[in-house]
Amino acid sequence: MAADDRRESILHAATAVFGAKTYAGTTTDDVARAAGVSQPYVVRLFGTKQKLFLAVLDRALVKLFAAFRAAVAGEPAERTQRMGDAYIGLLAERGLLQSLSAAFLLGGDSEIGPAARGHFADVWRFLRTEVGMDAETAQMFLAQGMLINTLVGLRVGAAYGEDAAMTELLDLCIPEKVDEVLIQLPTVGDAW
Amino acid sequence: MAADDRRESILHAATAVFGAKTYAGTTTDDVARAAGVSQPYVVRLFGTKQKLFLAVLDRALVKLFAAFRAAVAGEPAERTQRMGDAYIGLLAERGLLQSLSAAFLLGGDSEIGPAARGHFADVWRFLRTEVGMDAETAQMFLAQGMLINTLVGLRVGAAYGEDAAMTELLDLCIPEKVDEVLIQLPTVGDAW
DNA sequence: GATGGTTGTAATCGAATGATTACCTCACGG
DNA sequence: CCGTGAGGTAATCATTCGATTACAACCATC
Repeated sequence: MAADDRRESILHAATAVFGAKTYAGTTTDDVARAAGVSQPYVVRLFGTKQKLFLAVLDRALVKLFAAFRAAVAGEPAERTQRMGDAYIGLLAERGLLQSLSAAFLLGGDSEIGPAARGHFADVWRFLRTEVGMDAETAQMFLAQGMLINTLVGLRVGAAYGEDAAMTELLDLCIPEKVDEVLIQLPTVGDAW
Repeated sequence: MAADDRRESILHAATAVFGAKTYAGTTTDDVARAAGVSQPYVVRLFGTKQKLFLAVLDRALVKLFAAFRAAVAGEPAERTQRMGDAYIGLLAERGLLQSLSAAFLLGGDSEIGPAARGHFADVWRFLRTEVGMDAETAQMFLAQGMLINTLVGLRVGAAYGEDAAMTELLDLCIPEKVDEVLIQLPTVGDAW
């Protein structure tokens, strides 16, 4: 396989694993196995585990902005609605939003912290300037996103239909689309 | 020192460290050093690192509910406002909200996951039944909380006044109280 | 002043982990 | 055919980490 394709396939696998087990909880061997290559090769392609994680974050943000830009295009009506749907759509790539959540806890890290803050600030500026949201709308939009991330991280899907409280909350957060989304949510039994 | 006091002091230290470095990123030796005891003693008092973390979560939820119940007491007007202030007040204990955030990413863990889901569901039920919030208010309240957790995890305080986007966002999330809160926020340079 | 429980530590162990080294294999151009 | 570079792995290394063991100091109280 060409190195570029291999890189992408490792990044895809790494996204799923980092998202499921957090940064510190993931081993380079976990990623290698998920990608179907040997552990030394992962290290050789990315240098260090930290650089691999930073590459995962960069790739996640590229995909996030692509999804948002597609949602913003077109008529201004219902823009925020479409943006929310786009965010939900990102759940289709296993671990993508979770890897971001994991990074958002690592602000104190000297390498990952600045990258994570920069990415988050980029999102805010995008909402305020490119999308043109007012500050309060943008804040609520982000807040809803962080709540969704929390529910996914908690594997609340496992409680949907079992626990009345969590069912009610998930119905509110993923309006109209719970059924489709539930299928995509990571489950408790996930090996990674 | 009596064992109970020692337990509490270790839990306090562990809260700060788990909050700063996540669950997997924290070592029992980190906690021991922060608490001023030896590493084996931490393990002996709590059994395993996992049980220590679960104890940190239990203690965090006791404090969370205590703060919320105090805010709910009294006249119904401005209740949600007082609850928000109470949440902000929890930032005074270093790592408390972050430790919860760290747990919320570990839903896939066979031990921590159910505990985290249970705690989160407890909060939701509390908001809906004891506080009497309607579903949408409770959802927005939680979402704001998750956004605040994110900002704290990112160490956004480091960017306050430096980055216009982050300054604007922090002003919105911590209305009227940024100055007092900034002092309490963990900084990038924190050893843990 | 022995006895025994409580509070603690030093030393150490086995497993796991990130990284390095040395090597293998195969396609392809000269 | 023969290099030679790209794609990839097995073996291994030094550290780190959670946990265990064995032991020490203190302090009641009979």
